[in-house]
Amino acid sequence: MKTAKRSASKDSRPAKGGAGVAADLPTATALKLWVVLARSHDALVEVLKADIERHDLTLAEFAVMEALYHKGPQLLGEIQKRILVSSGGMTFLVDRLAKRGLAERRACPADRRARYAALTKKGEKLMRSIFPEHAAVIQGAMTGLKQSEQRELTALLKTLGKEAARLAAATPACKAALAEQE
Amino acid sequence: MKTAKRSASKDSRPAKGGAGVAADLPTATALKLWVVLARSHDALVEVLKADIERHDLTLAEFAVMEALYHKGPQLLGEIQKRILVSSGGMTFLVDRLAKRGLAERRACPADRRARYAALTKKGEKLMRSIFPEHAAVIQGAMTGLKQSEQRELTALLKTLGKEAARLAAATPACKAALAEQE
DNA sequence: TATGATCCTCTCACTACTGAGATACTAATC
DNA sequence: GATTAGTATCTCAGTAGTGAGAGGATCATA
Repeated sequence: MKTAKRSASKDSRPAKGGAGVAADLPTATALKLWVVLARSHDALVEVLKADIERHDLTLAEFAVMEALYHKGPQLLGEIQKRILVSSGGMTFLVDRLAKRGLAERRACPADRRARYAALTKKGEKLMRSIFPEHAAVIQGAMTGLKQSEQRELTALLKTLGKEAARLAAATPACKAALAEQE
Repeated sequence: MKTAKRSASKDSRPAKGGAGVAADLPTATALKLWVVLARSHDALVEVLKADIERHDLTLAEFAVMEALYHKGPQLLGEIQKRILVSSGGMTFLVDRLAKRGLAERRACPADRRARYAALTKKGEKLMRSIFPEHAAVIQGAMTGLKQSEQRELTALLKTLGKEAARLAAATPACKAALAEQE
């Protein structure tokens, strides 16, 4: 995966006279948080990806299968929102899983535009054997923190994420609109 | 971006008899933490990406420029490790920045295999105008948390990330080796 | 029952990456 | 000086994913 973003100078001292980065405190704190968040996220992704690739699955493919495994058949659009891929990507993912006999499409009787995705027997069997392992890997990757710390971390991240999601939903349209006008 | 990974059932109740996911506590806690971490990370990426794309830069390109901006000229390999891209990606990124006149390669007198990347005047000027804005966006995205909470979060994430990174470094080689043997 | 808005999926051209191997160099050992 | 291993970048074919737009179906309203 390796999404490439982290950075933002650990030591906030500009290198060779690197301009007015002026480490006023609130900004520095936020920047540092972002770096640390990105790094730990990527480290985790690395671990989980390695686990999942042993079964010849992408993280995205696994995410689809997991959604189906835990929630049962779902509309493509629902899964899409849940795992955050583009519409094209969603089609692509289900295609690939279908080709391997792990999932299948089903018609939606109530709305003929829509399609369900569902695990096949084979897909469900695979998940049944993979998932517990995978959960164990996640748990293993978190052993740096005590249970209580994990819960605390979860709470903080949830708050952070909520605000960021609000921003993410709000800005792009605005920015795009403004860019258009000039 | 949209890396697609989150999921792992919010309610740990298996859907239509979804097998023995048995929500024993430690696992459930870890799973939930992973979901929340992934989601908030992606929300932040969304926001930052939108900000950076206004200047026709990829997150990866920006990461390179930021590294150069704050640390001065660096070997390609150093930047690569810092922003976590593949060697091919690194070459590609510097090529693109060079083509736009934002960065340039320089020979390394001490080791003729190696190359430095450095910002051009133009690149440095761009960063000087972009970076403070960008920092403000980051700060803005974090306003859901108080300063003290941000610091707490940073500390927890750092611990988590350290352990995960250790695992990430350890497992892939092992796994690959084992897979080969069978 | 038209009409227009909206919704869901799929198509397709495109892109930012990866990863294996090639190339060029350095370093260590005989 | 050779030889061998190691390291840094580059090349290139391949890939997972994006995003704009098309097609088809549904919904709301007049």
